[in-house]
Amino acid sequence: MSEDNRMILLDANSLIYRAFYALPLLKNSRGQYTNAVYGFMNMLFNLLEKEEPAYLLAAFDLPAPTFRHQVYPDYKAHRQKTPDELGEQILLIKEILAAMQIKVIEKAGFEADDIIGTCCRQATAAGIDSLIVTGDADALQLISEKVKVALTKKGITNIDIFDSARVKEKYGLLPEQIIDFKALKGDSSDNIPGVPGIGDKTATKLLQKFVTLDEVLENTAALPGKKVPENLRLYREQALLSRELATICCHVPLDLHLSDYKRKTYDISRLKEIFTDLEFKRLLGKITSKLRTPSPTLPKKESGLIPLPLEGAEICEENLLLVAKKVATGKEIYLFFTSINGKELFKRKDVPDILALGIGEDNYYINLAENAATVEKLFSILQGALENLAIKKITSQGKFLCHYLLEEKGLVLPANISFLTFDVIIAAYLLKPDRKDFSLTTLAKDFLIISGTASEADIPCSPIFSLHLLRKLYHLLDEKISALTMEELMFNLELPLIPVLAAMERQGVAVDGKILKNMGEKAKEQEKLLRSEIYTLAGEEFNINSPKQLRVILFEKLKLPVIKKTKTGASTDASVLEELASQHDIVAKILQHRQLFKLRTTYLEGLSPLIDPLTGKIHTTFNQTVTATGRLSSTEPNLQNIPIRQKEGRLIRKAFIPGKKEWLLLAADYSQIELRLVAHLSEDEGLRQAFRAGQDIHQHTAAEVFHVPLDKVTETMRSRAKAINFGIIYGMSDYGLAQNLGITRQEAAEFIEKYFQRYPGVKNYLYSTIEKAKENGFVTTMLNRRRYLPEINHTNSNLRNFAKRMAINMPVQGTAADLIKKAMIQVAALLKKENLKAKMLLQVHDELVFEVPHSELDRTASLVKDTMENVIALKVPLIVDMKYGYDWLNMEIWR
DNA sequence: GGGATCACG
DNA sequence: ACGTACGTGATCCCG
Repeated sequence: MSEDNRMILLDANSLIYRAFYALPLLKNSRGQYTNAVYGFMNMLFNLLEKEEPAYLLAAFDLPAPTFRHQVYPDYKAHRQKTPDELGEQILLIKEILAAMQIKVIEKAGFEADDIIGTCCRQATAAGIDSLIVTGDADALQLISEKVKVALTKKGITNIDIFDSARVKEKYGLLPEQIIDFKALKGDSSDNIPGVPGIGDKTATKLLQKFVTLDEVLENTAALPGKKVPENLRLYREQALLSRELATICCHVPLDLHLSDYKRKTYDISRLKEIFTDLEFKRLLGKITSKLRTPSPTLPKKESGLIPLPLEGAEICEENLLLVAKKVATGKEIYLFFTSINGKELFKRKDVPDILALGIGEDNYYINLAENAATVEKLFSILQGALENLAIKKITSQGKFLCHYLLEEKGLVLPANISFLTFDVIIAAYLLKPDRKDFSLTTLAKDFLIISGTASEADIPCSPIFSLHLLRKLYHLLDEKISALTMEELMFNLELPLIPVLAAMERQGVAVDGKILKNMGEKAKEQEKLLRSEIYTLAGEEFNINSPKQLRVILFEKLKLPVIKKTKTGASTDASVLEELASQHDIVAKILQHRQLFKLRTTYLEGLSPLIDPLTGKIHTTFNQTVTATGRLSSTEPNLQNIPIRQKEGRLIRKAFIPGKKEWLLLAADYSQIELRLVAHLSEDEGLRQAFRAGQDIHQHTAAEVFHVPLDKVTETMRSRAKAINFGIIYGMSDYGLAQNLGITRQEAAEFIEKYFQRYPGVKNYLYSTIEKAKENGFVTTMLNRRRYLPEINHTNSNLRNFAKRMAINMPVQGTAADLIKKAMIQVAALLKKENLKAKMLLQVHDELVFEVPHSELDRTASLVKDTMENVIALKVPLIVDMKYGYDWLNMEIWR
């Protein structure tokens, strides 16, 4: 067989069913079932590697009735409905086939078999050899000189290739006798009746003797025995009908030509995307290594080509004057720091090795560790450029730039205005807030085409090349930001926030290490005591912090009931232990031990090494490009999760103090900002009026949902209403609410129903938010921040529901994030303008923490409160609660 | 390096 | 019939 003369025809449904039942019900980490997809793809890739066909097609069944149902309504009557776990995988396989550009054929009224028969006939007529791949032996009837059939053996990857000889060997019949064979013996899986009393053996014997069914029926008189000839006469019509049903139709009206089945190149990037999502590591390897065909997606990328090699000069005494002149007269400069070891520079104390400086189209770089004199002169040149707002400053990692210029170089930055024109990392984040990696090379791979590089992997990383990337990315991303009308968000929110965050990080928050140390030692002693009590109760020693070992003790040794399961076994989390506490004394002690251990390791001991020994302060890093919703995050350490909810943990806040004696901490937090935003966004009358009237919102909700007057709301009712209110923001389900409240699902469903009855505007809003998300593929905040939700229309209901909840939550959480960021920028500017000494230290999502001199408390507090409350005009009032104190634990309400 | 757990909003 | 509240980060365990 010549290579150009082979066609492979896949009986897709049959193969997928085989794969599904042959493999355990695998899932990826997101809960998408993958076993059938995996089995099918594995088989397919093996086959393609071995056979290398020039033509390829996949035939599918449709659920609709076929012509066979018309002649015999009971055809395939016993078939069960496709299980959902399989149905969703069939859709996925179709997506993959589309990415592989493999022709998929389905036709109402016909089965995959018929399509295959028809295409085989076409191929044979054109002199092309066909190989049918299927799990169904019916196809054997199609075998000819030009047609072979690959039948899957147990499992799916092993196949048995049948030609005439092999059929003879296995069945003792010719391929064309297979139809009559089935007509006689019947087929229970297709509900083809056949002739009663005739099975494999008799059917074979009869056909060997008489060759065809017609001849068998003609010659019943000549047959020995009683039952067989009698049944053949009695069920003659049934046998003929069975033959009709078993015959594959080779004349399906398809209007397709051979060229339609010709193999094409794969859409590699799409395939990668799908396989990555499904976590098919081996297959991913296959498509990226062996099957690297020219990717059709590459040319789709935007922006121009980047020429290689690139030119650039090292800055030295000789060209310094020239550089100074260019900077002074330039329209835009590009600033990019790199480190020799290739590490990302984003923390305040990171150390850069090289500064790459682009002036217009010219490239320069300087090694910061060599030639200190030149470096110093260069930075004084840059000082001038920074102050000159007519010169655009384009960078990546603008916050690091702020830190470095201010702390290491002592430059003076224009106060509280965005002296930065553009930060490509921030822009890329706004365009794709889900992405995790914002390195320049990664952005380049995603957004740019680079000519002269063999593959995406070989993007060089020299400072000069980085400058080129920065330049290209700036122009491209700037356009994209405008195209999505995110200019306001980019230029008036995220960019001006950069120096504000830098200042907060630099300021740091003072922490009393002695307090932490004392508490840590006490915690250790208590743990020791608890530990020995736990060992006694358990009757042995084990690692209490190992969920695995704890499981053995609780559920095997002590035979406590399993309440909840995780991926790896029985869960031992706090909710489970609380439920088990009444059954064994050990449980409460484990809970207590956990709590102490957590507090000690994460906070009491975890924070200490991060206190600067010289200043007694902790300097966190606020990450501006981490969350999918627009919030900040805080790392090394995370100062946004310092304990407060429980009294034991809360005491840690005693250690957080003002940086100067006689100063105070001032905390300002938005009251119920997310629910107020729900009220505003939904325009629900009831919710709006409750906020306008200044009511306790949970109490109000309780009165509505439980249908009692405000003054008859009990504590239980209020706390339940609170959970419902939270649930609204999270896109709750009845199950989730039930879990949270420890009530039945039915009760939870009733509460939700009641809630929506009382707040119909909210119900409407939630619904239309999801509808918009489905239509657009993304949701937005009030300041037009976006989050894409590609899975909002996914076939997997699990993924789809996740996306729905994200769709509900993001506009609320994200708008709150937008607003507090806006307030931070304004507050920082006003403190400066009013010459107040107060410093902003922390942001905890809906709260800002300042340190302030005693004497300026009132002025500062009223400025902060006023600014925060008026950051935007909503249809409900925004309220900020103010507290102050000598530490972060004991705070008094301001006014 | 991923899972379990738990700290926060 | 399924699995389930949104968004984070740090720590420990374990393969």
